[in-house]
Amino acid sequence: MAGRYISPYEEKRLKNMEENRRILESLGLVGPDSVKPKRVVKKKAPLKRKKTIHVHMPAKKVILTDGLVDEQVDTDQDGFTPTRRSARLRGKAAPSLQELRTEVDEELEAERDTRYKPVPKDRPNVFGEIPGFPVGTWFETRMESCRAGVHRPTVAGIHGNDYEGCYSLVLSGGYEDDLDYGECFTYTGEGGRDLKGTKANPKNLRTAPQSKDQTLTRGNLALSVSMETRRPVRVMRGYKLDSAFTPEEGYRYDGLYSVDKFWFTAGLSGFGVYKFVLSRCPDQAPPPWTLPASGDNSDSDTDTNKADSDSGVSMTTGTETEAD
DNA sequence: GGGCCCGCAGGG
DNA sequence: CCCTGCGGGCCC
Repeated sequence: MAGRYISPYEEKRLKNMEENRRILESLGLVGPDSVKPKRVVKKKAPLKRKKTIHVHMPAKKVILTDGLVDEQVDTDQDGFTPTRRSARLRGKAAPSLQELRTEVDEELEAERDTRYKPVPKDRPNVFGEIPGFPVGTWFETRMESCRAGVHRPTVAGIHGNDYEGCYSLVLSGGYEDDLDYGECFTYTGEGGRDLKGTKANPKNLRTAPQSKDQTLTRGNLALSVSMETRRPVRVMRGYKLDSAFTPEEGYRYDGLYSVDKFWFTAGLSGFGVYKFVLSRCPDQAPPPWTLPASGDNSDSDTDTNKADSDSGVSMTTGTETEAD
């Protein structure tokens, strides 16, 4: 096999991953022979999360409107013409868009009301699991997990402070040399970015390329405090993460982890970053994922392991598996 | 699909 | 008030 070209970036990425791997091994979190689980969920573009509800609803929702046959078939904005394809309903017109929209809105609202309480003005920050949102709970957006209190910041990946530590964090990709073994992972700190632009070209960004070293402040400091206190950190994984444990869509609460170690090193940008190792706390509900059967050396693309979001634990608000 | 830039929650 | 951030919607 001819050695194919490896870009300097890729070379550094592999080197950093090797460093991360060595540290996980030194902590006894992975063995020298353990294989990094490969991503099974295919990478796909995030769904357009429109406010308006698409006519092409999951089967469960459509059944609710059975009998409501409307001759005036609407066409939604994308030009999709609703037709009913199941044997039972073949040939019948779909209910009107307005009817579907109303029913679905009401159902979603009713479901939300049982799960989400009104958010008080000054709710306290808490460690550990949030009642009503067990391991495996799925959120469509960061805003929903904020309302639930599972991970409160709407953009930032780390929630914490310098006196209590870190309450929660989100793995969302964006740092391509991090490793995710499910039971443990490495996580890059925050900061080192220029979000305001220059004086000549001012900006108002929420994210930007790294342009300076990270510092041990804010979220990074919070995580270092958590390493001392050993308090549990709530962990969510987001759809943008590139690992074997990535949810297909949205965000999934994956349980409590503890911070085992951190260090300062050169990130992929060339600027300094803080790296953290977290590992799953024992004595909690089992993780919401299933690993591929052992013996598979993670090269086959055969889907031995269907998507993790099919594993029943998730409390979906909209996305049921489609039966037809 | 990529670039731009907004509201938002949280903390100082 | 200020500043920050592993979102996200919109426009091209």
